[in-house]
Amino acid sequence: MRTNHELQASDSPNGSATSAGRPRSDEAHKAILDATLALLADVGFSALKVEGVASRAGVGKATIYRRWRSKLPLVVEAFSLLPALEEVDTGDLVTDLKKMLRNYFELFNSTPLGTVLPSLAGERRHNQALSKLLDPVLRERRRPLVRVLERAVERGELPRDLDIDLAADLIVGPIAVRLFFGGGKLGPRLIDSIVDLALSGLRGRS
Amino acid sequence: MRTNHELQASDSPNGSATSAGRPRSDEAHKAILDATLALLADVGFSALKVEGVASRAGVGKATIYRRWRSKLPLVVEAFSLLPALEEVDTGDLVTDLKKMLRNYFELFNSTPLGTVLPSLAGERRHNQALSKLLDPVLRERRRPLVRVLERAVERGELPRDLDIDLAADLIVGPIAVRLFFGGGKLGPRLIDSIVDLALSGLRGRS
Amino acid sequence: MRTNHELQASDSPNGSATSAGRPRSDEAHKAILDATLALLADVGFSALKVEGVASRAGVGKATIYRRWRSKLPLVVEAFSLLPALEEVDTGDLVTDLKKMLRNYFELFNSTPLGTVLPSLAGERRHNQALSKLLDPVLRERRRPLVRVLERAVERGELPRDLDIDLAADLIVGPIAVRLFFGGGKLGPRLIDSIVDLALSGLRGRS
Amino acid sequence: MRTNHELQASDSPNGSATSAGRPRSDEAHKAILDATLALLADVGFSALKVEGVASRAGVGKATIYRRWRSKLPLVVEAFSLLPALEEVDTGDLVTDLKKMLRNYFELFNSTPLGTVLPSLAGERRHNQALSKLLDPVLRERRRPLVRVLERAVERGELPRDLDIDLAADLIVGPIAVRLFFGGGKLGPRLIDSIVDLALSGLRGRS
DNA sequence: TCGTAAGCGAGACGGTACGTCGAGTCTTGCT
DNA sequence: AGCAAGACTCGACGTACCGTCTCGCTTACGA
Repeated sequence: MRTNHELQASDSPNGSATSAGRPRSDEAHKAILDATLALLADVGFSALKVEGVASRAGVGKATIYRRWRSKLPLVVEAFSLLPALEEVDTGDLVTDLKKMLRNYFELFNSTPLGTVLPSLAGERRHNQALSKLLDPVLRERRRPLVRVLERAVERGELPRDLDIDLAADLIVGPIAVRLFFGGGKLGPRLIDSIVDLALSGLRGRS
Repeated sequence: MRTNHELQASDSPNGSATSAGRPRSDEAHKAILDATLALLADVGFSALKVEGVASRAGVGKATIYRRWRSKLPLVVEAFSLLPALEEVDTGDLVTDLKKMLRNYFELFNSTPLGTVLPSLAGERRHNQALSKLLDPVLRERRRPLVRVLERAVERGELPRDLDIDLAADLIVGPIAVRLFFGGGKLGPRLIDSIVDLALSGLRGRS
Repeated sequence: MRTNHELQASDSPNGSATSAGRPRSDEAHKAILDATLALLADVGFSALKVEGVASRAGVGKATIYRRWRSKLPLVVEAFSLLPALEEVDTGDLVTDLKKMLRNYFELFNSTPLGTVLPSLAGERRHNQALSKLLDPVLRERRRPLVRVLERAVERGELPRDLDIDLAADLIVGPIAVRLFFGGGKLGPRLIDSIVDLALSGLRGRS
Repeated sequence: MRTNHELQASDSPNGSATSAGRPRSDEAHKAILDATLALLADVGFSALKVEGVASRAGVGKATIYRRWRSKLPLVVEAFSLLPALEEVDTGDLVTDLKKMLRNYFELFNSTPLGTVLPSLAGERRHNQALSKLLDPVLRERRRPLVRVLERAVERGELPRDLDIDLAADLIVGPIAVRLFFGGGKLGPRLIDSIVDLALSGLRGRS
């Protein structure tokens, strides 16, 4: 289900008329996105060549540029197809967070997510256009985490005056740091520690 | 004081002899690094052109390539010259952290740090060579934070069994997240909140 | 009519199929050759820059290198388009030769021939590849002169045992010498003298 | 014996004062010229690199540029050191010419002459500076041939009204043609034919 | 059932930057 | 001062992609 219409640079016949001529091939569309993800994972954003995508997808370059104005929105759309945090609601904050983050962690191993995300994020600052496309996608992907925290506030598990965005950052922060800067390896056990530490604070709890 | 010898791609005769021939110009060296930082700040990593650096530094391209094998190690060395966390030691953890992070935050506004760091970090995954050059630099830049935390453990302000690396990630995490993903803006007040939240945890303290 | 297929470095699909993709532009092809000739005349072979040809032809460098492996075959092909000796057949050897050479002499003034020819010839010795391309072209350009001499032999105007190649060299020699080494200027009157002298010999005739 | 002062770009103290400082090394001078000739023979004029000359001569580049303003006068001077036509005077024109040209022909096999001469000649047209340096050298090298012809005129072997320059061109022409354009190989026998043909004319004599 | 309009793979197009190389100049420390 | 060495600026080299533009097809629709 594609909803992100800004991603398409296309002058596609989204009006009423069903348009004349040969319709665009969904097959090609999918092949392009798959190739993009595969190459992003292999070589990263800046070494990704549109010609490489085309040849890997068995597609002409024009077929790519007909759908995406440049390699940027193409990459963003490919990225947006990667799975995001999946909401978990057991009624217990600690359980929810640990389950969600463990699931998410699995995605880093099973999808190009771990390599694509830093590539795009690193480019965001220098590329207003990318930022405009990417930011809503990123915001959306965080939503499940924000909702879990909001529910915890409602249940009284967390203080009413908590800055939810900041709270989310605190939880996600250590993962991001290790993703971007290397440092110690991630793992299910570490993820539990992160959640515990974020909830109780460095000073530890009574 | 440059210590990071791996950054130089040069085959320079760093043995004992002063080497024959005209020595490399320190002036040019500095001009190149300055130009690199200036351009990084202006246009970012991927839009940085070596030719741009050369012309801005008033230097021939060969002079750049004689010292750095490509734009990557050049940028890494330029980056490593940017100021890092500056250690503060007042005897009180909260004060130390807040001062350090506030100082650090200033650097994001007064240097290209905020733009260079994500660029490099985003590339790290796809570029083993970059990773090799960059990782020690990154590790070194974290060191002041680690030391502050270690002192706090010794003073008893933090639990003895604390995972210091993880603790550092928790503190730095929210800053990294906003740096890479956008989200809410940073500011001195927010930095205080980060420190308080990290120390006491999301649940708040007694 | 281009027949000299070796001149094209291209891997063009000259088989049977019309080949896929956009066909190469004849317009660009011509513009490149024209620019090459113009620049050869202006600045000569060794000062001719491929970038200069490209910009003068309003063409990207790649478009040149797609067709010719280097500036050398480019220049050879451009050269091969210049007019050559034009055969004249009046039935009288002296008349034929004088007309042909006078016509040829005009070409030195009206085309880049006089500058291009020495440039290429001077390079021939050091450049096997050039030699391979150039020699057949040069041979072909001499042919009209050889044929005129052959006809004269058949008519009995010249001895049957004459070494035709050497005879051609004798006639063309003085022109070449002045072309390459400077010396006295050429002119229609001088050309007549050359023909007379070559036919009758230095000792003069009875 | 160097006499060609224009060839030296040097500001050498050719006045009265014996100049202060270390005198220029004649050894280096000779090594440079030798290296130049060797490289000219190997790779030709346009592929000759000053750095190549320097390293082959075991000399710094500055030592070359201190003596010759650029690679051009260097090459010209090296060329001017090559042996030229050597005058022969037996009292018989045919004998003189055949001996001289046969000697000269030997030089093509035993020196870089055959490769250097076309290179320089081919450049002459596009390089006024080269032309200025080279032309007197070329003129001088022809002198023996001119003198032989003049003597033959005086002896009555050749007509009084003969255009001596043109006569020289006629004799030298076929050699030049084969040197520059390839064609049939040269050899002692062919040289005799050239002389005979030039003296008696293509039509043959009574 | 057929024309027509758009999509298709392929690849050439004008550009721009790459990383290399050589020209001719300059700067070391040594002779 | 000259010397060997080698770094300096400059500018062209030949390559690789960018995003656009034809080619000669193929494919669906609507007349």
